[in-house]
Amino acid sequence: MATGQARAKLLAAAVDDALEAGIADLSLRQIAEAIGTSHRMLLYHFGSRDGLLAAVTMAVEESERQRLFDSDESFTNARPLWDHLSDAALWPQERLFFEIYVRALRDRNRSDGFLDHVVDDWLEPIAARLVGAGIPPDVAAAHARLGLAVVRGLLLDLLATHDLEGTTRAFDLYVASVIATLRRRG
Amino acid sequence: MATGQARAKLLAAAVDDALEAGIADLSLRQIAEAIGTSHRMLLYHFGSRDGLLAAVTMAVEESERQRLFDSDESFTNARPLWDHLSDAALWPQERLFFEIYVRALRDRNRSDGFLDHVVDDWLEPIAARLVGAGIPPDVAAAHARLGLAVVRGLLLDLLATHDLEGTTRAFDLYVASVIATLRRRG
DNA sequence: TGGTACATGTACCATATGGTACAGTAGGCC
DNA sequence: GGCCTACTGTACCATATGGTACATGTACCA
Repeated sequence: MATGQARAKLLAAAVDDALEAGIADLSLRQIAEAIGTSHRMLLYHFGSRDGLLAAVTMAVEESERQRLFDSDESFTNARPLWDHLSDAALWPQERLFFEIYVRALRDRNRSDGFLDHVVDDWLEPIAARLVGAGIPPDVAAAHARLGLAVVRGLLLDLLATHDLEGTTRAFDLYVASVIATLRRRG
Repeated sequence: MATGQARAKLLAAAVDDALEAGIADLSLRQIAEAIGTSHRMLLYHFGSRDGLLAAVTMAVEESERQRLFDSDESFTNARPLWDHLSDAALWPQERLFFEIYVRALRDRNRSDGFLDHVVDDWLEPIAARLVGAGIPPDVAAAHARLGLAVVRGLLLDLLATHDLEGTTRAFDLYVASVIATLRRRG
């Protein structure tokens, strides 16, 4: 398995293709054709089909983590965060994210700790921010967890129904009641 | 494609197997061996591999709908509903549900309206119940949508982290703040 | 008895699959 | 020049795949 820049290019192309076509259902040859290379090349650079899928998984996890840090300033206000995440331009990303998520649920070993990070990595910074705002740590932890679930649950809804209006109303309701409750206490 | 009781038995066995092993990643022969038949039989009864997966999808949707009606009385109190859904015995069901959900997101046509029901069918009865309790319809709709997202988001969390305690705390927080807000207004 | 409908087994087919063997090719470096 | 490393193309292999053809069994009804 190589590590050069040719590999990096292929990986980027593979992720890009996976956004549209998914990962699990395609053969090496189909993927190769879609991104303009040969299945031989994919095997050279990623060792095996599983190696490719693992690499794509890690890349998506990485970009997810990147999004986490990028959105640091948005955490202060929840609504802009939702407006950003619910944008249709991000749907392919989120679909792929859920696809990898569910795939990991089937076989924890195969996906190399994806599930260990997929929740916890998000909880900590959110909770830390809340603690910084004077919320007691245990309350903050529960709030972070609930907020993450609300966002992911509503994104699942949105991807299925495409009902941006309805899901946004539900999110606003969450902000109005839960976060208001939090402020009242904190 | 047959419709007899032999088919029904095979379908039940296939669903049962899918709970443990998933659907998409197995070949007809693997599924057949797992449930004690031949791939020839699966083709006879379900026409094709896609036919089998479609049948499994519909069966899961059906059982999901059944669960919806069964849980009618639980809706009055949210917490027992969560205790029921978060029980580890139901994890395989929920994993398979999310698997089919995500698979449907990839190809809406293939899954025969699954996505059209996966949210709406749940919103209506929940909202109706809230309206019956005196909540204005538009507020009730948003509350139903938020509640569904919370449950599904926390189930995703639970399936990944296995942290029943943490997710339950988050759910309790939701009940305490959102539903309290609702009562205050209603 | 024969027929008919559902069900099952055997054997096969064309094709696609992941993976390998091996022979290059291009470019930097000595 | 020769050497090495990174990369790519061709050709192949054993195997597994979804699907089909056809014969067989089995039960029930006439």
